Amino acid sequence: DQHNALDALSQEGLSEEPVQLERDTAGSGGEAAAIREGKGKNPQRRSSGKKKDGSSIKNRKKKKKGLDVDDDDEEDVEVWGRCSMPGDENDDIDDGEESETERSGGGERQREHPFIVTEPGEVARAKKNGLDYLFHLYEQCHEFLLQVQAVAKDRGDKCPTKVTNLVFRYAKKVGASYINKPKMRHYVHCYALHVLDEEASNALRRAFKERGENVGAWRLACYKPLVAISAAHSFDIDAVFNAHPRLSIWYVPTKLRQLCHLARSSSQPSVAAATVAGSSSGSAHRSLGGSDA
Amino acid sequence: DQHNALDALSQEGLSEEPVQLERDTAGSGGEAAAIREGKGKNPQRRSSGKKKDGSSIKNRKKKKKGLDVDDDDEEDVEVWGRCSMPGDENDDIDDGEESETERSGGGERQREHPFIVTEPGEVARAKKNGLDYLFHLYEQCHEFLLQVQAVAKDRGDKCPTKVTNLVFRYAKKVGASYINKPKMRHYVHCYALHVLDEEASNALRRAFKERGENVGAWRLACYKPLVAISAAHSFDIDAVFNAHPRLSIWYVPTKLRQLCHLARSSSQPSVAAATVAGSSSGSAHRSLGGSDA
DNA sequence: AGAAGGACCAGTGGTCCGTA
DNA sequence: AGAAGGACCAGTGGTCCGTA
Repeated sequence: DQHNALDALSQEGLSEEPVQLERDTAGSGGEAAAIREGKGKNPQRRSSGKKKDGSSIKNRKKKKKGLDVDDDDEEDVEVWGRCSMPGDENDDIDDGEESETERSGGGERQREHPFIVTEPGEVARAKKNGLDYLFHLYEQCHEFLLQVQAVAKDRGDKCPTKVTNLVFRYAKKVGASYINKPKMRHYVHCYALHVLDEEASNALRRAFKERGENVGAWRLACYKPLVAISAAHSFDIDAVFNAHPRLSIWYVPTKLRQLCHLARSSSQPSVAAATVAGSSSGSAHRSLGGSDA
Repeated sequence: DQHNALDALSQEGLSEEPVQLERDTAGSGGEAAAIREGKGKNPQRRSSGKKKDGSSIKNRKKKKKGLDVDDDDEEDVEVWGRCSMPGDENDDIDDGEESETERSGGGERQREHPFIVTEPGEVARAKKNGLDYLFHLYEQCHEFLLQVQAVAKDRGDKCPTKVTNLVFRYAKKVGASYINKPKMRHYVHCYALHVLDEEASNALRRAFKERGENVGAWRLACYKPLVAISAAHSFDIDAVFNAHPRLSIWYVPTKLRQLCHLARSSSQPSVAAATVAGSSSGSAHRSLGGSDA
């Protein structure tokens, strides 16, 4: 029905058209519009429909609020890379069998193109996304957080300091459907390295690209230099994140924290020994494997 | 079976005996003991048993951790008030019909004595608790938080900055069964006033005691001076809380935040008008009533 | 009636695993 | 095979309301 151009915008170098959602209700309501919840979009959110047993036993009165901005603001996204990227030819990017019209037409359940390891400044081709684009997503989330914070402050609501579910929901609402929580959490530490030591990050990217490694391998390799950086702050990775304004809005990934902790106890055998003897810790030896390895 | 002296300790001026829980396992496990979860205590936590439909469909692997300290440390609680309180007679406090032995004997489901409005330094009698005791509970929570934080840091876990569920659980575990979340949240703003302007807080207590007001009335009266204090920080009550080390560990109560927000929009009619015209807020006019009034 | 707190609920952080 | 993300789950913040 409505031109669901949403998914098409996830394309690198294809977001020419400004995002416009739910234009219809803009300017209609004022206070009411700002507070109203669903607006009819996403009617079946939280549709698990299996855990809860039908009726909600007690109908407590709960005022729900929701953020729900009217996004008249064209979401000044101004295609990423357009400023910093070389090679700006916009057409022959889509060289596969799936044509542009084909994509925006059907309901084929699009996903983002997978990432590949690119050098700084390099544009990914052939249905791939590059790492500059990945990092740009983090900057976008930061902007979304700022907007969410502004609304919260204005309304006197509790103001998030981190990129929370609320921010991801907001991103969806303003049309950034290509941003989602699992993805952003997955690569946070890669972004952290990029922010904390861009030189090292760039070198790692070049090395892994040259070796033909895949994204997963590069991602894993990002842990080590971060642990090294944390060493200068006695392995307190939270302190490292919090000290940097662009990082402080991101939760420290569990595995990174564990690695730093492990490195700390390994680097201080006396402390580790005393700790075990005193039975106050030892948790550094928990498995760090799991599906993330 | 075991002397469940837990509840008895909630008595003001009765906590002579040091808290000792689960002594048996102390010193046995070291690392294992520090990580182990339930230790058999509180077997049926989260016993709602109505919402979830029996089997948990997918048996995902989830490593649960838990804090679970071995509390050999006698929980240096050193009865509150014993230092600052006048009138230290310990015996005729219990002048009701329920005797000391009667209380610790049966399974009568004890609760804390209700609070009454007391002057600073005044000891409550006749099965009542005073406000100095109330405020002392907040200090205790702070100590518990410090301990939880120490353990978390030592284990490399995520470290809470606020009094969270984890802290309340810890309090229970080390025997402070008289601390619970609803109570602490209920009176946070009263404690805030005590911390931010002890003079004003004391004056309010004296006034309300003299007038014979009940605790609920006093509690409600605590909001107003706090809003006034927030005014000096442009009604940013979060900033006020965060600026004070003893307050920053407490979540700002919803109603207090709403009242400050309301006061802000009332104090700046031009801003409020512009805001309504521009349809970006107006939420200040939400109901502040509810069951808290 | 006034008050303490067990227990509930909506929405969170975290990430698994069915999907493509 | 490698990767993106819908959807799930355990435990959170918040506080209602059955209890005493």
